Amino acid sequence: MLALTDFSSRLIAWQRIHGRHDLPWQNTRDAYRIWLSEIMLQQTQVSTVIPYYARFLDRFPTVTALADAPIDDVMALWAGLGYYSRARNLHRCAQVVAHEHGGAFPQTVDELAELPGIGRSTAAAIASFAFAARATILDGNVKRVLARVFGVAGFPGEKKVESAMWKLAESLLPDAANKDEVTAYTQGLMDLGATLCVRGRPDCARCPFAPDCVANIEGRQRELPAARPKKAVPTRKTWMLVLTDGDSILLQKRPPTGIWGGLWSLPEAADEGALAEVALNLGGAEPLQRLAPLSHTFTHFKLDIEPRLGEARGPAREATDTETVWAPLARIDAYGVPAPVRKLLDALAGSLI
DNA sequence: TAGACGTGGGC
DNA sequence: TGCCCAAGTCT
Repeated sequence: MLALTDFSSRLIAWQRIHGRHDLPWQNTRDAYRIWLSEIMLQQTQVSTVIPYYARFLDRFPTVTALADAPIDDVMALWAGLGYYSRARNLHRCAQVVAHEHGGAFPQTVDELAELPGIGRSTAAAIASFAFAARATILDGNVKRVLARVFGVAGFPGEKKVESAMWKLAESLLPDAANKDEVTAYTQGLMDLGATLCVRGRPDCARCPFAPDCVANIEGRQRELPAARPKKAVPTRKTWMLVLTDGDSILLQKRPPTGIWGGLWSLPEAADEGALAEVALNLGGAEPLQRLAPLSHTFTHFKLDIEPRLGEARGPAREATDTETVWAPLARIDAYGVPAPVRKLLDALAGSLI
């Protein structure tokens, strides 16, 4: 077994030379910037986050600016990044910080973890980066590193395995570390997992833990960490209505919870006939025109979409209880629209011009 | 507590 | 192509 007292010092030394030091959210102690990056980086890769992060900071330079913004603006800026409860919680968190904490983030892990959208690992990341707190993260990178270096068996998503990893991660924290050491340690955990100890083909030759790593010594890099148990992915099918009025299309606000919660999307129905009825009620003329079907795969199900194109010919027959808006196709980016719907509308805009 | 919750990249 | 998963949290 690797000498535990050596883990943190070796990691810190490695991070200082070989780690990442120029990501957009590094080289600052600004809790707002660190928090924003950590929320965006939840289950999302660095390269995907970078442009979103830049746009958010540009539009919302401070937590107060974000708190004061309409939720629809936040959703529009978040659109395409996925996991939209993060955007709703981001906005709520900004309001709590602005109005209940005087605009300053609390500095302890426990207080941070009480805020919306901040769990145990994100709280530790913010506390260590912004306030040099001695707290461990446990994200996908750390789980992979720990599973390999220490030979931790079992799927890390399982409660029992995850609990063991939290304990292990806690035990590895450097003690009496100064601010820069805390930052280098936490960043080092992420950097090692993201740049060397990657899932596919880990670069063990450059790893500071190679001589002690269980996976490396036993040639079990592919087996650790244990894979998620396979599960069948169910398929759902939906019919979507692209109702046009000149250069505008009709969007409806989705309910705040569930898939694409709080985004603007197309009216939907469970079959062809039901969609025709939806179109009629919204003032659409018959018949509807078939568009190319598309398929979108989520983490837990596959969605087959049958889009239908219709033209508005009259006023809506009845008021819907769903918030509705006519959005100019050229201004669609002002609305938070799900990625596959956005692709559909972009293609349509191209063909209509 | 296991399932819901997005999207795009890597292989 | 299709499978796996990424700086997780919430319920």
